Amino acid sequence: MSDYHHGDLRNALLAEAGSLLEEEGAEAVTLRGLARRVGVSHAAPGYHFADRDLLLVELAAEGHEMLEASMRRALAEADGESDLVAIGMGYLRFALDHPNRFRLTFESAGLDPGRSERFMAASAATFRTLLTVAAGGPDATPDEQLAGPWLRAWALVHGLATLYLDDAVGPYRGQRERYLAAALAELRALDR
Amino acid sequence: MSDYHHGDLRNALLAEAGSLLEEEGAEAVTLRGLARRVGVSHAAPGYHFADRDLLLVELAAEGHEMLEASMRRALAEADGESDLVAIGMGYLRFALDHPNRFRLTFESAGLDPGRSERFMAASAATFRTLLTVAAGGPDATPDEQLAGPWLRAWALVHGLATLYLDDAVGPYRGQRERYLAAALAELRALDR
DNA sequence: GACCTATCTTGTCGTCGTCAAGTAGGATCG
DNA sequence: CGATCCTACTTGACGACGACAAGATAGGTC
Repeated sequence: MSDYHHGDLRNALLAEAGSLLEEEGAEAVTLRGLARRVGVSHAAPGYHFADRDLLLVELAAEGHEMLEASMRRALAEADGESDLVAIGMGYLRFALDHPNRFRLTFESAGLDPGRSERFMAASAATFRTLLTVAAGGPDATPDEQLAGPWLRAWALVHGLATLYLDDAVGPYRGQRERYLAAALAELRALDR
Repeated sequence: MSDYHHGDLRNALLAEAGSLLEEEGAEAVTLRGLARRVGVSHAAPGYHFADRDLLLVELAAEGHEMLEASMRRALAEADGESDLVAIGMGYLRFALDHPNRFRLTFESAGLDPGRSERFMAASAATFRTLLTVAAGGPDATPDEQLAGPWLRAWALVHGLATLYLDDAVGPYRGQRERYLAAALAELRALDR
């Protein structure tokens, strides 16, 4: 078969875009650049992603999936820590391990994420995990959940993540392990 | 005089870029577009800003100045609230009132902010205000400051701001006043 | 009145996203 | 087995952008 029909171009583009995103940031993800890397013509990506934003939203959807997986993994491995502390650290670790992915995942508000079913499902799953663990467990009523500490915990962890990624916290700049230790202490304090 | 020499092009560009940023976001700020708006040739802005990133960093510097002003104003008007609660609400109000400016201000890490003296001074001032108020006051030693609640408070407020701006907090989406009330409650709780 | 330099213009290049029109080739059906 | 069709791709074009180079102009200086 000639390579006129790639066969799996959409996934190939997503994979290439994923590594490009993580290595060089969202700005480096261009449709034409991806086409070159994958070895197709410059307009081929447009066939699978109506526009560039839609590709980015798919990458953001993957980001939510990765984030939720990271929280679940942390929950499973939580040795001695409470569930809230565990998912908090899972969240933070994902952000620090995949800074560009994490940024895109939450910047996606400006990209019409409603156009991607996958994004809507993945972001809802993230929120659900967060809420059930950090707001009274899955058996709590919606009112009980809303009154729980989820907002406080989420905002604290999200703030810790974004401030570090944006190089804003002078005293801890570049000191990842020390920062993670400080974050762990804050989370434990919150949990009491 | 013909308008060959504009006279104050740099400031005119900054002003135009500022309103464009706040109204339409950083992506809408282009050197050529600004040139059109101000009525100069497409390459004129390049004379005052070596590249686009440098212009954005200047806008981010203004952002830090505005943020610090908002915190100081909140401190001055703090009726009954503690200093920490006051600056927290000042911070949050600035973010919610100027979402695009706030975003750019903290996304600037990827833009070599070190190239702008104004940015470095303004971001240092922001941090200093934050630290002195939220970490034992200006008379505390550096060690005492570091041990203070500044990281917790800053991360909480910054997280509350960015989550809201990124449309991430489902239950409060679009409900600014309710969200501000919830944030105030969280801040007061933190302060005890 | 000559020149000097900061400021602006014009022109160009390469890159990008997006659209339109054409083409290849596997699947389907006669 | 061959005509047809639709999906996946190609080629080509357009306008917008950032950036650079070279030229023009004004306003001050000697």
